[in-house]
Amino acid sequence: MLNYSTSEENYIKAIFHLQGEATTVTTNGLAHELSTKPASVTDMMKKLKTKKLLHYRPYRGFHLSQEGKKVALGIIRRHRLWEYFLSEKLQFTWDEVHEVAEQLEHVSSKKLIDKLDEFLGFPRFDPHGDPIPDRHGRILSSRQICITELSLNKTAIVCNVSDQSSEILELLKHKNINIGTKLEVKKKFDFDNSMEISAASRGKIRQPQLFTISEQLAKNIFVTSTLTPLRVEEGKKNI
Amino acid sequence: MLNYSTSEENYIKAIFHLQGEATTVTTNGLAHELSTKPASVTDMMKKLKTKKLLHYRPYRGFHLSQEGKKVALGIIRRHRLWEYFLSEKLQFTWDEVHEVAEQLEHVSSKKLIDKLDEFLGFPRFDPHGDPIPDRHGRILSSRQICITELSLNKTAIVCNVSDQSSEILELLKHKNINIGTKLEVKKKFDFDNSMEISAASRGKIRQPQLFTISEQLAKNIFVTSTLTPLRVEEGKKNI
DNA sequence: AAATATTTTTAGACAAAACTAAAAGATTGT
DNA sequence: ACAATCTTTTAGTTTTGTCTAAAAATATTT
Ligand SMILES: [Mn+2]
Ligand SMILES: [Mn+2]
Ligand SMILES: [Mn+2]
Ligand SMILES: [Mn+2]
Repeated sequence: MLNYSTSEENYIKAIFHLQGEATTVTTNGLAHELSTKPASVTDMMKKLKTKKLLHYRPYRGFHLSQEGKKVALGIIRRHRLWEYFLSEKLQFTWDEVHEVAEQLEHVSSKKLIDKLDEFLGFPRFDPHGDPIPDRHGRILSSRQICITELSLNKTAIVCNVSDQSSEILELLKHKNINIGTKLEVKKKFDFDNSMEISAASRGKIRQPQLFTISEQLAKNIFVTSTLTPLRVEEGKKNI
Repeated sequence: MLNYSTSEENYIKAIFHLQGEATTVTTNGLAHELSTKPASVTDMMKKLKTKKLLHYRPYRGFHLSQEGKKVALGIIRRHRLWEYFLSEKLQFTWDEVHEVAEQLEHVSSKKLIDKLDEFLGFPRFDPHGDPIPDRHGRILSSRQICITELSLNKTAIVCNVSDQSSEILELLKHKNINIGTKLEVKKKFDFDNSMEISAASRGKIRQPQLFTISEQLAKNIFVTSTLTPLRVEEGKKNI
């Protein structure tokens, strides 16, 4: 596998995150995601096209090629392993890991990452609950859904919080909600889309508590059903 | 402390390594050290001068300012802590750590490095026996000397091997010599400058063995006297 | 189907970091 | 002292990645 510049890698990763299943990504969308200008995106798309990392027809948008996805998964693997390391070994908090991992992910050494993976005990989820691709680019899909979509009285486990600001961290800490917390939605109020949930922190043998969650907060909490088994999602062709 | 580009950092570090106590470094010398061209060095020296990291008079050479030395020691700290991490935690061999550390050293996060230092147990020497500056830029001098300069029958400890090729590693492994090995020079032969040494591997309770060392090999082995106490060498003004 | 608005691409410029070739400064040998 | 040599700097390009402004293509309204 060839090496790519930090800039190229950031574009590849951003395209991967924007393109869901087979959607095509737009110039403006990517420019916005990367806080850059559309003209810069067009330049880079031409370059990545000649490197066969994506399919691109002028004015028609673009999406990653099979090779491009493989590269993206490699970058995501590095990013999430470093986040796990920072959180688990260096006691970084949840909201501090991303910024540093953004730098560490660009250090290119296959051996470094595979040894780090081993050292960490082959973790499968990063501190935000996102799955970590394995050394072959295989990634588990935790079939995440937002709690706004969760049916009433169905038990689920918090696996992701999309907004990673310290403000949300503070709020969740206060309500005793964490990655791994089991919860159920007990009631939904149509007036302001707030909801009442019962939650029991992982490991603690304690009576589940009732909390009210605002619409803004609910939109940022993602859960995975306790029943859904994990399935392989990306890199299927490479198993 | 400001942030510097990877390129600037590599220049600063190279100047630090070239300038001994108060020597002035030359354009050609630095160009050679960095495998670049003299013209590129001149350009960068102008830039680093405006940033007050070095003293530079055209045609007269340059040396790091107090601030420049502080920056250099920060880079060296990061480099050597990562080397220790790779060797100690990820089981990298001696000769593999440098190349990866060369990339990791440019990740700029004070917290990352201080937490890493703590996680590693505040190690004082990297896998090559070079001292690691502490968080204030203080560094221990191990007063290293080459075994070619060691007097006969004086016990010393291997603390550094300047050539880090896998060839020398293989040779030393075969002769059972490592960082930490106690040795004495028993005889020197003027004909080919080879020498006979007795060495006992660290930790192992075993009869010291006699080995013949060629001049080329001897030149690359550095030791520290078992009696010399460590002293603070750099960053004296900042304690 | 035009007219209008939006999105995307092109053209031209710039900064960082490198290079080559030529000019200028410093050093050395006679 | 001065010519020859070596070192260093300057001038002018190159590559990568960014930007602004203008032009072209596509999408939306009327
Ligand atoms: Mn992240
Ligand atoms: Mn990044
Ligand atoms: Mn090194
Ligand atoms: Mn470096």
